[in-house]
Amino acid sequence: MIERVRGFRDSYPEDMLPRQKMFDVMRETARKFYFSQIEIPSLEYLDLYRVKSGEELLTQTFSFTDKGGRELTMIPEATPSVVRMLTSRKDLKKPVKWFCLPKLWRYEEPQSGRSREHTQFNADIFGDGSVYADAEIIGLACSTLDKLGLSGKYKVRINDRMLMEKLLRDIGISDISRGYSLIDHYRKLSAEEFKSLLLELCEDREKADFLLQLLGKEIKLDQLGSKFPEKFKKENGEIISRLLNTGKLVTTITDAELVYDASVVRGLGYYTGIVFEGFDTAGEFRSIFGGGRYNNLGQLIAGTQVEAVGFGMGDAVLELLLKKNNLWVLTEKESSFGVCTVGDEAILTAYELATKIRRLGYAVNVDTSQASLSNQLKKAASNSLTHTIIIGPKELRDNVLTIRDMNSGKQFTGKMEDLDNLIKSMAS
RNA sequence: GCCGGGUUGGGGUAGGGGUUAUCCUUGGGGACUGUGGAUCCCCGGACCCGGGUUCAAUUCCCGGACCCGGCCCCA
Repeated sequence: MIERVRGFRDSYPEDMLPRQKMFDVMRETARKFYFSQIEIPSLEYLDLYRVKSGEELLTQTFSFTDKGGRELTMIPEATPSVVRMLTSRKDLKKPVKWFCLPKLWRYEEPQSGRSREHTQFNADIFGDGSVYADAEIIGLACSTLDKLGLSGKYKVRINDRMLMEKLLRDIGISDISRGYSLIDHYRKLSAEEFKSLLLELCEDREKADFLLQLLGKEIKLDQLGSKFPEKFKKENGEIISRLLNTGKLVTTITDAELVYDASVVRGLGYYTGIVFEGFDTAGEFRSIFGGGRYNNLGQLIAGTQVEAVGFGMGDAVLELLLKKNNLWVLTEKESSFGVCTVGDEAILTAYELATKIRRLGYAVNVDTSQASLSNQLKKAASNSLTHTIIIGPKELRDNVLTIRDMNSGKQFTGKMEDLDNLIKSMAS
């Protein structure tokens, strides 16, 4: 017996049904925001990720050298591929609104909400540097969760990289990326540890107190202005008011709670403006989605400057959250037909009937087992078919068919010619 | 890569250095070859892998694989 590869999942029908439903909601919602779907390759040159990441990342990918000596990697994230696709087409009318649902791979130890293969809902707006694009991206992420039934079960924390950079410089931190890295660990370190690490890094210890007070607090956006010292506020009024505007715009799209949180900086990425993360309200899981503005990744990858904002939403955490809220069993009852046959002669007619009903848009299963009718009905019931059709010598003789509603047990016999009407009235 | 806890039929479990490895469920069949998911009966199906200790290992020891969770990292 050969086992499944570590960290990978098998998905059986009972999981696929709700999973596909979830992806359907993502696709539908994206289209309602007038995003177009694209598909990205599953393999890219490793160099695509070298551009913006250190060697650290390379140890966390499924990478290999192909027969021609090329260093390839199974994509660990969507954004570089999407940017590559965008920048290699010069004829696209901006803004470009794209989404995709790629599988992604990471070579890491599997743990809760994270396996080595997962699917991510990824959406981006290119060529629009405005606050409207920021808001629309957050709005799309939230609308998707709302549509899945998660309204009120999650919230969004936002921050702005430029604001944080100013804040860090203001307290005398010159190594900004180290500053981000430390802030990113805020929730993992104890208050004392964090404080001493921060003080190591910064020069102005008095002002550092201010940052410490700001961190880890969820601040309602309309109170954001009052949290900053007057001088700082004046110098960075534009960034602050942009954040406020984003929040205001997002409320026209979703009721989701949106708060400012200085500890959200999104790792060591390529973000240049707003950054955001969606969390379950109970704080039980990893982030549901995350994203932000990244206006210089185009420059890094293709030498073309392009304004960009986007998010990624993994299926793993979302699945945990949906399951916790009993939203994972999304077995929608569409009408489905099982054709039971009695006698060999009935099978040909059964196939003809099945084809006709399929053309009407329903799923049909033909039972050719020639088991006893009672067993066929039993099987149909346990396969959750909503209706059965019985075809046997009697029906063939009289040119009729018998349709049975498996929920109510009601049964009708009608002429073969009236099939369409019979089906329609039964399925309704 | 590191740390902790696990692993007995498809799923959930009981047990245990030696005999036919327990029970529930799922699956297959029958009672019932033209009318249902009930009931009863029958059948199939497991000790993760390798090494060690031992007369004997599924059981004890060591290693590995995989699973769950955590760290690192977070795209």
